[in-house]
Amino acid sequence: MTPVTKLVKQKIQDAMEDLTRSERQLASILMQDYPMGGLQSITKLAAAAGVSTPTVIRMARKLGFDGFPDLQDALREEVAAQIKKPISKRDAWMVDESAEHPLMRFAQVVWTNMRHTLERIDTGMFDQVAQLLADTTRPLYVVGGRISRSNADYLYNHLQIIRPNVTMLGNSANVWPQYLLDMDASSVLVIFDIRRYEAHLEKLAQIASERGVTVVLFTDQWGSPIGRCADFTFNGLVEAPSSWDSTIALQLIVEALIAEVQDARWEESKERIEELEAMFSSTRLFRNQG
Amino acid sequence: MTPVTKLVKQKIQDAMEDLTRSERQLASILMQDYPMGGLQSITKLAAAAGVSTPTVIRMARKLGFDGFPDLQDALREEVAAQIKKPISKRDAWMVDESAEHPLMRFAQVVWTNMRHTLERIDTGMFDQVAQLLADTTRPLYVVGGRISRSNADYLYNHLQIIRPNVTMLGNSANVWPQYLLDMDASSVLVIFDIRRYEAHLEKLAQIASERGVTVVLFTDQWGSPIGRCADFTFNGLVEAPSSWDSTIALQLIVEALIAEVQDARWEESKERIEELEAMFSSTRLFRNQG
DNA sequence: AACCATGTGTAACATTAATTACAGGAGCAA
DNA sequence: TTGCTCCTGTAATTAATGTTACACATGGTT
Repeated sequence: MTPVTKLVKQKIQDAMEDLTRSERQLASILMQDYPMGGLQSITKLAAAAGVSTPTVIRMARKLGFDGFPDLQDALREEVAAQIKKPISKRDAWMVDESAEHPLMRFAQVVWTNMRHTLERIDTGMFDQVAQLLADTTRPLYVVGGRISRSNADYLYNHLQIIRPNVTMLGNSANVWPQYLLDMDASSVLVIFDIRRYEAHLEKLAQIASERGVTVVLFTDQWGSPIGRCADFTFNGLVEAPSSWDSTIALQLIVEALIAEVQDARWEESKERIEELEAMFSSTRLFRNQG
Repeated sequence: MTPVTKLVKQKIQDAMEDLTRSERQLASILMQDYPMGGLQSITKLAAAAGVSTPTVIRMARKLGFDGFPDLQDALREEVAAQIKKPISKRDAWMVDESAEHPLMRFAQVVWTNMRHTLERIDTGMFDQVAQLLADTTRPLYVVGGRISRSNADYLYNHLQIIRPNVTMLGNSANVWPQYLLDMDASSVLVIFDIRRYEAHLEKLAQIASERGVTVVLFTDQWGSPIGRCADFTFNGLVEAPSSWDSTIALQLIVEALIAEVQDARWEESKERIEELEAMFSSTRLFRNQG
């Protein structure tokens, strides 16, 4: 989307000769902290430049704008483009196809979700949770909602191999109380709950929390109500060009966590995994690289 | 010049739990084209988010601002700071942290995996498979390996809601023969098999293929041996800075496929989903926007 | 020195934005 | 169902912004 019109900056420079003294003063301020200076109210801008508000308008008109708000719109667009530029550049590799194929459109959005999710994540908390999950003195329980249970399963699947004492809560809520009996202050409960949030899960989390269980929550950008009683919460952006949510951003965190936990317990888990491998008589078609 | 106050983005994120339905809708728009979306007039912003202007103000207050203009000032400062940064720094959103934090390193690799996976994918085949999965005259069977069964489960989980006639094969290979009896030339078998490839799965695929079943395979960049008897194969890059593989690239394809299938059968699946929703008495935190 | 032209700010005005008050409505509990 | 609470939008109100009209000032010209 190349700008049809010239940049405001350029317009100012081009028109500079035709500008009057106070207009130039204004222009100077405008250029000085470009472009944000121009996005204040006309009053503040005028005050900052030490000129009157009509001067601002007169200049805007000279530059070819309809009025001050019109100039501001142009500036806003510029800034938006400026800010988006690095991203769109990075995404350039798919731009050609993106218009054509839904898969690429989808990928585009997922990528944005990942970025924003990571920008927002608290790496300190990430480390804390990794440590928590690596602590084998703490029994681990994993549970997910109707849809998110697959993500829960993924985490369970790996952790259960890496360390002992990991339990996946059954799918039906009516068996959960049995698990709750076993949970205490040393336990950790990992919950996956994305919209639409499930009442059962919230209840589970509440009771567990009351029992002193450490609750780790994976949820979407809006946040499951469980967040209120969770000790750690990961928010992943899930909106996708689909009537379904995309859990990839969350999956990313999960995988990274698994990697961290594995690293932390490398010595202990190594033999555990080797034993397990031995049990499976899977054909070894590929070398273990790295 | 580190911001004394938290970023608006962050504030929104933190307060998300306390936000109401329409406030979240607004927040979503705000995040979506952040931060320029918030620099318009309150009227336009409200209109863009599909909420009323008072909602905007209420949220601004909840975030700790004095009013809407106060929020705007904060945004403006953020943008100004952002713009003043040298482009190179701004551009590399994760470079600063990537050296430090494993999560960012991990994300970096995953991103590369996604890119290469998409570059390599045959969009025509993608469409064909989407069509295949949307065809309800074809019974669908889904199965995965020890680890990849979570991915299989994810696909199953969604498809089973979207359309009838979807079956997830049990975890233990010894019950698979029973399913095989039901499969014929009209059936579709979706298999997830990433290293280390499992002999059971290969056997299953072979027999199914001989029975005329259409086999769709999700595997890694090296390719499961099942590829030889599969009709369609998706290869996703799975290497990660971890002793575990990352299935995110595959997950991306799966999610995109789900979106496509859902789209293709929107009319039919709509009421199916509505029925299902009705059964779950989950709290309605989000409106059904047309 | 008086005049004109141009530039500039003041002040009144119109318009739009921001805020408040209030009432209808959805969801939840008893 | 009834009553309650909490959202949420409509509409009225207030504040501000943007605009225009006009008068004063300045500087150059006759």
